[in-house]
Amino acid sequence: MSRTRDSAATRRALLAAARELFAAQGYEGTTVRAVADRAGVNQALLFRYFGNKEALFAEAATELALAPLRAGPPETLLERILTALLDDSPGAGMFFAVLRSGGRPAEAVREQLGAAYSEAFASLAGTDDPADAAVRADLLLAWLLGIAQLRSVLRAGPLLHADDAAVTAHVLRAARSLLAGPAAREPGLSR
Amino acid sequence: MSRTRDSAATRRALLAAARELFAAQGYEGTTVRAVADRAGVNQALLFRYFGNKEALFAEAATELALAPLRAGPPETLLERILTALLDDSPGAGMFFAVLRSGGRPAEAVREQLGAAYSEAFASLAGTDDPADAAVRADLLLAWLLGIAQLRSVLRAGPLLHADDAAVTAHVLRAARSLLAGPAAREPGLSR
DNA sequence: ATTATCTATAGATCTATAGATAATGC
DNA sequence: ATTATCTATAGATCTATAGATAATGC
Repeated sequence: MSRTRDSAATRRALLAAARELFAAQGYEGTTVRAVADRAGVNQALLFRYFGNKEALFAEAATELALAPLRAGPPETLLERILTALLDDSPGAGMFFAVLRSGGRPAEAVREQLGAAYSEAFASLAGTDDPADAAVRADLLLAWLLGIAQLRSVLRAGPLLHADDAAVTAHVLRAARSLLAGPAAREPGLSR
Repeated sequence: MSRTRDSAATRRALLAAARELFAAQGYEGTTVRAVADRAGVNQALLFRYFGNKEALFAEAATELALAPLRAGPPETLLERILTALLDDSPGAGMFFAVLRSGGRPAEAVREQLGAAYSEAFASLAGTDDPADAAVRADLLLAWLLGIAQLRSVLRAGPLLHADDAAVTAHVLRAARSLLAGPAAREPGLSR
């Protein structure tokens, strides 16, 4: 009972399955066998076409995870990514799957994506100090990561059932405060 | 070459090692063998004294992860936990290790901790609507989780090298905006 | 005699590879 | 003849257990 012979289609099917599973369950939460099964493909073919799990992850993740960033200007990035995230869109899911995949495997991909998003957010910060802008950008990134994580891990609680628009409004308001506020160089100044 | 016979001490050593490793690397990132090795104890004893990995996790995690919550009133919780988190203190680390441990294993522990922290944060929200307060509390929890995650996963970037006081100030300012803001019932109101 | 500790290993995953089988192209 | 697909399995982990060994208490 052999599958129809079409290496290009097989490769595509593997990539599509990999995107879904990696985005939903992260790198270590996804087994190569699960990817192959979902693609309806023999597991050995995954290695034939991609070499190993890590290379498959890199190829499946990179463009998908950059999609939200490229879909518009930095000014609307936060709103777009929040919407995507609350809709469980694969692009947002994949980005955060990359960010939360610990250890070596996704190192290069993670670095590239993190830098791209950090830069976009940093450009929105109302500060002259590039280091301060970078901190604020990463705090924003952390927030989005945490929201994605809480939703996908807890799979319950207010964040899943709340009105998306209300959640978005809360985050946007607080994010404006984060990005636009004073530099807060001196400790104690903020309280 | 047998260890000195002291079951209570052995148990304590295992618990201490488990706290360190689980807090730093999460549930699935920690192997029972690593815990036993760090405790200087034969790996089989871990099962003798705790039954299985999950029970060890529950016992090691619960009280430690609740420590930051109990160290003071809700009003100062955010500041305390931020400080602990930026100092890589085991209490904060363990709490977020619990939150990010996916799947069944930590389910009960996770539920208990999440509820306790959510409640504490919700009490700070400036809204009459309990559901809205719960959403804001979980958004705050998500933020802290994301910061912990970015720091422990990326192990580089602004969040690791930035001045802790500046980071704390940024988060506290934005968190005030998040907690104190209007309910934002109508979508579109915020922009 | 009791029981803490240790040895050895079962059994479940998981990634990855070698080599057999079978479908297409010339 | 080429090459896509499949079978079978190696080898590395990991959790967990059964049963042997050895240290203490009576």
